[in-house]
Amino acid sequence: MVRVRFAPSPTGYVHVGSLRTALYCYLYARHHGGVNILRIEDTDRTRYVEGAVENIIRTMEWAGIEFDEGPFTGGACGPYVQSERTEIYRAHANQLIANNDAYVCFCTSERLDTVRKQQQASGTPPMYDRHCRNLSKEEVATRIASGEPHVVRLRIPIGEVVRFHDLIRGDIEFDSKTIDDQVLLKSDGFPTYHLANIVDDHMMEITHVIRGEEWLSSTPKHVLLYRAFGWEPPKFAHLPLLLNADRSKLSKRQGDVAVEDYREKGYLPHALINFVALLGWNPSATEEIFTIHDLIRDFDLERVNKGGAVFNREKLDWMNAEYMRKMSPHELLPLVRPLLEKRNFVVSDEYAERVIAVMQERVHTLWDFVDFASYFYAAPTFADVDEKYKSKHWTEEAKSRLGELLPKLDASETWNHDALEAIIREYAEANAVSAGKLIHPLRLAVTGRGMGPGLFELLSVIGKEECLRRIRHALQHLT
RNA sequence: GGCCCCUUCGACUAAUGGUUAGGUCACCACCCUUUCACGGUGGCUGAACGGGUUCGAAUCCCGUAGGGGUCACCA
Repeated sequence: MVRVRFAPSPTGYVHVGSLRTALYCYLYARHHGGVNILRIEDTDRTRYVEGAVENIIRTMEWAGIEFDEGPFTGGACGPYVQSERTEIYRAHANQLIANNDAYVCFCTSERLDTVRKQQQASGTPPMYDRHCRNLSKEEVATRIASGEPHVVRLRIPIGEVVRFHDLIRGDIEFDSKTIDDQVLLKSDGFPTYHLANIVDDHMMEITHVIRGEEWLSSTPKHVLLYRAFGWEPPKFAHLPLLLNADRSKLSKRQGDVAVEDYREKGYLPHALINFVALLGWNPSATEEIFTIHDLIRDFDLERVNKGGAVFNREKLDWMNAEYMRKMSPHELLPLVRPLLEKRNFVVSDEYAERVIAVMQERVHTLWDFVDFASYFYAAPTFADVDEKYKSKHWTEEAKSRLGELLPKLDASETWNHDALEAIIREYAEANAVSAGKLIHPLRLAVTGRGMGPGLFELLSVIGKEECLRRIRHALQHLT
């Protein structure tokens, strides 16, 4: 039985790289009929952000990633929040000390800093100098009894090569002399990631550890911990990183990294999921659009790439547009509606659906239905009019043509695409001008823009009274 | 700097020793067209470098270079 876990720490937003890790865990679990677990790694009290756990869960729900065990969901291996498991870690740390696989260290952070600075100055690798590695049991006991602050460190064996197999990268080995005597239990009594992670993965019977490549270099410590406990380690799969355009680790400085950012900017969860799924993994090379069911069916850790992948916003935009085009205006409406409200645009559902229908081919995000189509909800102000378009099409001739056309439009009993096209084309023909001579000025008068849906559909959506009002207004005020 | 990982078009990637190195995004051109899009057609651009192994290497091996990650009482 495959059991995987997504183990974020509640420090704020959810990074898109974390989203991809969570996705791969989910896909792997579902593909193999296994169990997907959510575990909150909140052992650093200083970084804890209020509400972050709820945010993680909300974000995962939005993305459609489901968990079979976790906080709120429950399960046989709980609790799934590490801060509720401190006694377990403490007991395990003591076991390690008893077996001489770990030791108590009394070094102060000041001493550690000094040592580190000296090492840096002399060009030696910055590592703990193992000052407390061989204290006598008696000394340790008395110092602890006297209340001296201390941590517990892993006793890394000397002169050994630590080997492990990675599902994505193959066999990897580290010389033990390059591995630090890692702190396992902090002086505040909380475990570090390394201890808590290993204990929990074992107790929760995790079979596959799927995580980012940044964990690769601490994996030998984990392997050593499994051995010290006498436990069978899980299989490891270290995912390639998501990158900025300059190929550094995807960071906040260079754009949006929070899943919440993309949600707020009008991206659909299915599009984001589809997009990040393909960053580092690809099943076919010819298909680009995959439903979650396709992804579950095809996902395979062994096809995950080794190299990092640049997060390419343009392709995300394209993919989001693809998803929006495939939806019906009726399906899109509930997603667009709240955005209209944020802009204080008040329209009926029926009207909004008609706008969505005519805008659907030309949007990249949900916000485009609002901000690129604002003239559907309110008369244009011409404040940000395209001057080039205006000077080309808002000529004296154009204005007089519109003046002549106006009564014909006003006289029309029907106001739909075909009727409007007939009126305008008839006028154009009768006056021996190209239809474009009328269409562009009309578009400008009614929308204030040089781009958008076909003029006849746009006029028909906005409606006769409003269109006539805008044309008259423009003829009088737009110069 | 030590250690570890990585390296196919600008970006995401396919191919698992024999292909004119394929697809998608972006970009360019043309078609469609009232604009912008959509759609269609075509195009541009790629194996980091150097050695091997082999009849044959993007693919296997070694080296070099470049990039990245990591070196906390953070995860």
